[in-house]
Amino acid sequence: MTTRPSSPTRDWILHVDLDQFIAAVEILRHPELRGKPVVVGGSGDPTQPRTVAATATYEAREHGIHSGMPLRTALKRCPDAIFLPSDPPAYEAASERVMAVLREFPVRVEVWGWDEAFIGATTDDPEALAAGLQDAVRARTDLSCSVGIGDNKHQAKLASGFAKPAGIYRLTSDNWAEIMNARPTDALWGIGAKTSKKLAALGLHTVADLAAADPAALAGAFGPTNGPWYRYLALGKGEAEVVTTPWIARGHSRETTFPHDLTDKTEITRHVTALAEHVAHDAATAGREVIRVSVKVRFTPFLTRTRQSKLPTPTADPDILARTAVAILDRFDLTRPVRLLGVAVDYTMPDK
DNA sequence: TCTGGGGTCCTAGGACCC
DNA sequence: TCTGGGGTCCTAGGACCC
Repeated sequence: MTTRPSSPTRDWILHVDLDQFIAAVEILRHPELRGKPVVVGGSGDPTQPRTVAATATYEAREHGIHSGMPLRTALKRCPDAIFLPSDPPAYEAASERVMAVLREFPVRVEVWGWDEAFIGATTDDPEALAAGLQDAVRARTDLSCSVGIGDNKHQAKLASGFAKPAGIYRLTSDNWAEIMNARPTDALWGIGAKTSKKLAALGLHTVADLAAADPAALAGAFGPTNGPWYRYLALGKGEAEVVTTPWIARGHSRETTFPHDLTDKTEITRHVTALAEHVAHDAATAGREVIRVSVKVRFTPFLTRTRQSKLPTPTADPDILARTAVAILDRFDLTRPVRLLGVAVDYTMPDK
């Protein structure tokens, strides 16, 4: 029995992160694959070009395979790996079972994608709550999760990363500086490779550097919102409100990377029409109307361009959306081979 | 490692208007 | 007439995240 210093009863944010979620769901469906190198992605055909791994089991990772790697490369690295097609409905179903388990606790649950949730709770023992959540999820779904504990979502999110796999970690304003100050700026949730490099060029290499930086100088370099926000992140601050009402999507999109380039205008137009009709169908199913249509074209080798236009009237009419998308397509210079086409829409938002 | 798909939010610049 | 300044809308692109 370990003893912890007791905490006062107060509000905490927990971040629950399912470990290796997609791979774990696939292993549950195919128990005979446990302990084997498994790669999930695309239609599961590793010879298909321009398809990448959604995830890889630890056994596959030992061969240097990781998510985002082309399946053809993964096959070369591990010819014995088992390749499975991605099955989003199965992951959605598993995710809903997990979220239902979390909601049985006396907490507030904010779903954050398939494999994550933020929990708002009032307790004097957040570690005990975290362990209870882990036990319940494991008992009811056979899935393992890591739990981060923080004063806000940013801290809790980073803490769950430190807790992996299957652990519990507390990162609050009390130990923030001790744990985070020496780390590179891209350890923060919201600062990636590009911004980290730009910060380094300003002499800001660590979280401590960024926390001590001049907000006005950051605003000059990164804009009035982003610049000060980065410093705010470095100080360990972040959103602390858990929203339990379902998220209302801002928009929706469908895109396709073709295994081989398209050059024929008629064929390109046919694909854009189909994508637009698909998006229109999705919008109608969701009971939403569209206010803006965007078309995305990725040319060979990897040059991406977008064009968009606002509709005069919101609609989910497939003919209007398809006609609009095809008209937008005409604004592209289509002399180069095309490897990807996409159609995206912005929805009208309900009045607040 | 020739590089998926689906999202969100921010920024910059041009058009247009007063 | 060689030339303002602010506000708003729209578009294109970028960065980040899962």
